Amino acid sequence: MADQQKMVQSVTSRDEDFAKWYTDIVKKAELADYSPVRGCIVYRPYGYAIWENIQRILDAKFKETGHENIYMPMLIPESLLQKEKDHIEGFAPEVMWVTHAGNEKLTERYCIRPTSETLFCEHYANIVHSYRDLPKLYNQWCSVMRNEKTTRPFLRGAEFLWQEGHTIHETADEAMEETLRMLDVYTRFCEDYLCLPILYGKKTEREKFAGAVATYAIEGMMHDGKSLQAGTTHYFADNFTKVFDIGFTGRDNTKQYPHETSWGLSTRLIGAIIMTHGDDNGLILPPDVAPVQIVIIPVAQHKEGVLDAAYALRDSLKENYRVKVDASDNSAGWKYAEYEMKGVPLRVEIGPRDIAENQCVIVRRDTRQKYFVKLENLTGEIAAILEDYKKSLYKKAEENRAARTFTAKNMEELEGIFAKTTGYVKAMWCGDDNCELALKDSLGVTSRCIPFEQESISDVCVCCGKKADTMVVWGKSY
RNA sequence: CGAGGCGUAGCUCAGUUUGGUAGAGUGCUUGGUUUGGGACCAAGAUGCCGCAGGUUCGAGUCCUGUCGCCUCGACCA
Repeated sequence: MADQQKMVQSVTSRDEDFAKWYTDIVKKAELADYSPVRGCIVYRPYGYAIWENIQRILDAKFKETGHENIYMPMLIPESLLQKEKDHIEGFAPEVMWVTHAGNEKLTERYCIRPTSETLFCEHYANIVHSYRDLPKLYNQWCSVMRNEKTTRPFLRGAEFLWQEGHTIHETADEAMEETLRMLDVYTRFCEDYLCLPILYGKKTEREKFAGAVATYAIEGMMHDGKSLQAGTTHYFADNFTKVFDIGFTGRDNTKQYPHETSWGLSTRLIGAIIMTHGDDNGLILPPDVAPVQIVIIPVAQHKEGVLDAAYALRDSLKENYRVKVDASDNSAGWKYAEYEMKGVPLRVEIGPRDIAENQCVIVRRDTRQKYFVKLENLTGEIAAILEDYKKSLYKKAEENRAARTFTAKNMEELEGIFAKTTGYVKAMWCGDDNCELALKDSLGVTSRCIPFEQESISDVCVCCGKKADTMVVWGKSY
């Protein structure tokens, strides 16, 4: 027990200081390190491997839905970025500029892409001429740079890795359909693979993307009750195509402007996983993206036959799982703590006693429940435990969200809730930006989204008391 | 960018008040004993005291500047 105390003490408790706990986990689980570049982190192999798994699964989903990968330059000429007024206004304060080539000053400076809408538009103008050229369903995996004031590993960085989908369609309906389809792809991915319960819906004008007609978002609730915007999809209508003069000849032989979408999801998802599932012993990873799904710990490994048995176990599992044997000379207890810190879903222990019984011990990371399993039943047992593990991660996160979700009919109720706790509050909104701003100034809460599934909490705005028929979910966000 | 805090060994930090040989714990290396919840013994290595100026016989310590990190705001995936 004394040892366990020591282990627990090495990480700041989650409920004592959530922000500190978060950075402790990032460092101790070897996900990331700070770099010499302001606001930019080193994605260490263990953290990067999570991203690779996210990429692999999502990329397959994008291809299933008809998208192709493409790659654009990382630099954008200033004149190009400036074409769409709202877009440049939104991004200007946070772009980094390239002003010199060698010793010579450039005649036109380039910005390092904060997002690539303008580059895609320029390209579309070159390749879209007829309705027969539409749609184009493109996706790009890359990094982008934004000069963020305050940075935190994975959650907000000056440079971050993401994917940005950019599509262009013949009609507004098709583009809107695509916007909502990708919102659903994101939601399903987060819920089914990352075990993150998702709140999804439309963003208010205040919260929408610079240059978009409509923005939709997926929001996850973190352990501390704050909301994390984990991905967005945007509907642009013909906002950009008009200013970039991307005209095409329609079926009726008239010039028309196509309709666009974009959608992005970033390494911030890794932050969402950490803050949703982790506990005071470290990270807890969803099996589908865990770099190591099963770690095998040989117990009393110096004894005859133990290591051989461990490697035999690995060989029997490696076709179906990402599995690793730790044969280092650290003590077994040290290894238990280490892989719990790293969030490995299952630990399999095998020692002399197990070998005599033709069994092994499975311990799951989330509940620490132990299973004594005969070797011949191992594959089936592991599949069943992992299935239950995923459900249980999701359920736990959902229970936290349910316990922190409230409704408020008026300002007094709203204030009362946020004075006590952090979470989601469903309340009616009249649609006036001033009311939204007032809540932000007074309570520090923002509209997280306008859910598609609307409820009628009352018939007046929670802020101004005027007639209201839109339900908004309010909360504090990262 | 505003307010606050912190930069000393890989990590956590003491030492700064009152200037005088650079410290502890942990980690690391080697050897041995161990191994079912962060083992034990012994020996060893590790520092531009964030950086740049200044004051001083002498600066981790005092002064000026600067950079970085953390927290809280404002801004955003």
